[in-house]
Amino acid sequence: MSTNGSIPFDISLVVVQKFIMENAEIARIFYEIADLLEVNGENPFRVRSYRNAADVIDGMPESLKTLAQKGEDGLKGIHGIGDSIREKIFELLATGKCGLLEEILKQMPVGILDILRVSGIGPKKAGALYSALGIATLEDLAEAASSGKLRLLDGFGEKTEAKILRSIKSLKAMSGVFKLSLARPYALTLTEYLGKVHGVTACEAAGSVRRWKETAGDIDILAACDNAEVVMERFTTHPDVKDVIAKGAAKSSVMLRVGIQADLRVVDEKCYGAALLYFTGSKAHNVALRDMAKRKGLKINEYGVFSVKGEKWLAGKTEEDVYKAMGLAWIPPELRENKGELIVAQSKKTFRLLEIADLRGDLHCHTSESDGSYSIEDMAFAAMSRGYEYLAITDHSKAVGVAHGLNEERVVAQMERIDAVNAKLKKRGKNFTILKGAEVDIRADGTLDHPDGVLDRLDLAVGAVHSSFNMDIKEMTARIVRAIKSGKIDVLAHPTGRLIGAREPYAVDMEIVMDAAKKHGVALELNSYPDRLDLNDVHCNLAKHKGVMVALSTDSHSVYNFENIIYGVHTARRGWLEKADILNTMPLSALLRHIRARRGL
DNA sequence: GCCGTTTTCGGCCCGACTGTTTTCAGTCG
Repeated sequence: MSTNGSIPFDISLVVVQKFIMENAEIARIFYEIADLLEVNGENPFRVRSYRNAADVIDGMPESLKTLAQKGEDGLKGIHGIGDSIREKIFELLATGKCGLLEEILKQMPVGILDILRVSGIGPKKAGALYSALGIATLEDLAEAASSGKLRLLDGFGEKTEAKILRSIKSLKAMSGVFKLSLARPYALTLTEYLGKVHGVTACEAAGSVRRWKETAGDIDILAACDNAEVVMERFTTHPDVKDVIAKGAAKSSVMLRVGIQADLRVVDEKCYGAALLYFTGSKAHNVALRDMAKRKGLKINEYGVFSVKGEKWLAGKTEEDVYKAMGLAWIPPELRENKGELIVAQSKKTFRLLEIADLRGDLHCHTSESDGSYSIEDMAFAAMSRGYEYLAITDHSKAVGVAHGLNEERVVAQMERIDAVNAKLKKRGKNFTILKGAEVDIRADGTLDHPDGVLDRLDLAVGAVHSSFNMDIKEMTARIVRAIKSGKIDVLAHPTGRLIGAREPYAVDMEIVMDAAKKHGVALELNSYPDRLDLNDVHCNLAKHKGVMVALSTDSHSVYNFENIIYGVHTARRGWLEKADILNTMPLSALLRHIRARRGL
């Protein structure tokens, strides 16, 4: 059964599994195994299998631990996970360890993984560095590069040394991953600039920015032009460019001053669609698409779709053409992750995901009464100018002291002010309603920070965790479930508490939370603040599968924050959410009916 | 190591650029 030095694992141990591992952790271990095997010169297809399994696990809405509870069959039938990797998942769940990884690490230091992050160093070079010079950490590598030892090795020269030193420096300065809200504006600036270059007929951002992934490693730009040289020249001399990494006739890469890499591809107008599809990715989507093409006797690359016999060009001018030639509906970029979109596209005419125009209001915002910057009226007019029908004012409760949280008296006073403003709006003939809400703190014991009497008088109660983030998963899950079971909250805000790149999500079992939310009719928020995006795309998809409504909100603290809804909308689309899955696509009357019914009124 | 409309063996996506070579391996997306 077990090969290549992995410790034989007794599947009967599954019975006593401790369930200590989340999907992300298991995926990370398989990524590490793939990288290390590759450095070790293993069979590339074996390497790919581990990496592919990690991709699959990373994007799964169900947790492996839950599936494993169903016994040995619980993990069967997951595409990309066969007998060997399934066995290792059970082992990880039961023991928290992976014998194979431990075996590999006996022969190879863990620092190799850092070395692989250096630009220009792949598995082959990392392996050569380790076996020839014993280089095992970033520090070793920096030392060897600056002292000129690297150029003694075959395949390494002066330029490589300099490049390695530059890359180590920028790796240390940056985590290497940028929030979408940082990458996207740069992508838009560059595409607008290049779009104006004479002869450019189309130019747009591709890659993870176009797929609206929450973080981007770099910016990919595609342009159609018959004079690539001019476009490349303009690109590499843009004032935001710090370094030119590569410059060719079809492809160039630059490092921007802000520290993010941008790549430009220039193609002929005739194959713009094929190239756009190709460079939008994801990689997993492309691989699956090519595989599908092959089975149909076609070949697909960035230049178009070709018949294998005779290499006849069939399509490529637009993405629609390419998908059509494959017998598929056009797939929205947000779905291109090889998570079933290709199968659905075979039987669909069009995908109907959530659109920003479907939204009727916002259900989470703050005023200057707590930690916001504007008045009730200011926030209401900002929401109105977006075409909304309603806005819930949800200031913090007293437990959130740093945010000047409101006590019972202040909430009651605020409700009276909202009534007065609503009356004024009605008098002026505005078809707009401010909902009386609160973001009530869920205390460490799961009780709520406003008395029931206050919560019952609100139009909308949003519950949220703001403290004691370090509880273990059992305590935190019980805390949140208790708040849901109280029957006093209508929405659970930012359900995992994460801040992208700054704070890990707290330990919480989202499946248990969602089951409770479903039972008690509580919606889970997708907080659109670009640092949060919480629920994330995978959790949105889980909510859809479990039939839990999602409240799409901005958590605006200023009149300008309502713009952030765009990040939430596209995250929801990445989770396959449609209009009917979102609470605030309901018109006001339906929303109020829904909340009353939930409260049993 | 995984998978199957080529189904239990044999294949697994593909092209551009760089730095090192002197025709190409390695890296990257």
